[in-house]
Amino acid sequence: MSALHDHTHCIADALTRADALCAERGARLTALRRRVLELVWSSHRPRGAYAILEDLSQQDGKAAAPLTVYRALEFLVEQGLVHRIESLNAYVGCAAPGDVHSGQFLVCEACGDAAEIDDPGVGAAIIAAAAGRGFRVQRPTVEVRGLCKSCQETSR
Amino acid sequence: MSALHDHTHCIADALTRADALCAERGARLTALRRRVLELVWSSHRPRGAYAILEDLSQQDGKAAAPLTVYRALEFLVEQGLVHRIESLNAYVGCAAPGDVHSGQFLVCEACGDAAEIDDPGVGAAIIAAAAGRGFRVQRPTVEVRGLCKSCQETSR
DNA sequence: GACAGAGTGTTATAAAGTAACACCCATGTC
DNA sequence: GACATGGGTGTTACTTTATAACACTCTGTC
Ligand SMILES: [Zn+2]
Ligand SMILES: [Zn+2]
Ligand SMILES: [Zn+2]
Ligand SMILES: [Zn+2]
Repeated sequence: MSALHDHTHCIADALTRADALCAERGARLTALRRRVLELVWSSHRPRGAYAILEDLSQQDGKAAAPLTVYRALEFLVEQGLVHRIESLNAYVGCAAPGDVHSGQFLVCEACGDAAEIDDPGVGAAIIAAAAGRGFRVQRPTVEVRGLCKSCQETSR
Repeated sequence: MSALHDHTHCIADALTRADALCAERGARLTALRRRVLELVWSSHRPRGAYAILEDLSQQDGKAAAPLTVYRALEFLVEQGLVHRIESLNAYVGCAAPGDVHSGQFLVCEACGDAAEIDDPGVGAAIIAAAAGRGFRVQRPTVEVRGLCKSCQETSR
């Protein structure tokens, strides 16, 4: 994700979509959950639960407990508003909530950005590989470590 | 992986291949590292570092520290003898050490088995998806949760 | 206002992983 | 044989990540 974009926009968009989706589903996007979502979206980098916790403490002055954050994150993941990056123990905002998908990520080792791709080819290949072995897919996880375009250019 | 196979064989094979590979590379598969590899291979299920630690204590009577196990696992992963399953914080023996690959796994939610597949289609799809976005792949992670063949049959 | 159920707060604890530093021991060198 | 070297291991303490148990609060419904 380019560093040169109006990220305020990304955040605002994400919150608006979240409001709409939750309203539509009858899910309760409470003040706390909305705030945690906003903090997850504070960048395009995956953020750890404890980093978010610290933000809550420092920016909001509320000394919340870990569970508070974990419960909010659990809700957000269930609603598909946030994905968990397993290989980083961290969370990142979903680029396309609403559609059902499990998330495929290109994680840059240099800048830490996690670009979400929902590549049909990758999805299809996984389904095919699993089907060939009689395996019923429930939740695929794809997390590709490497170097993003701009970091390759920078390091030259 | 079927529960009905001579697993002693799996373990013995794995150790033999590990001996050969390490000898070939000049890597030191010490007694401790070999023992940890054996414990990782004690089943086809991914095992946590602390589970292995407990085995070491109980079976060998040695009250080892966590670091002991983590260091051995680090070596084994570097040598490609063991893979780490990110979504489980656990380790499993590699089915095809020697070839360079990063591991793709079908993880059964019911029995816990992790079947390693190195599906060329999945690998190619990931490379293609990344290339299309200018991303240079270093280490892909594919971990598919679902139900394995035998567990689907059992639950009917 | 009473009620039920979802959400939150609080305290304590478990699980997973790492840092710093000392020691051992095999190997190669003088 | 004495000696330096470097990889491997042991030990202690600690950090980070995640969950359990239980009490309280809010919100909508009757
Ligand atoms: Zn942005
Ligand atoms: Zn998504
Ligand atoms: Zn493998
Ligand atoms: Zn199974």
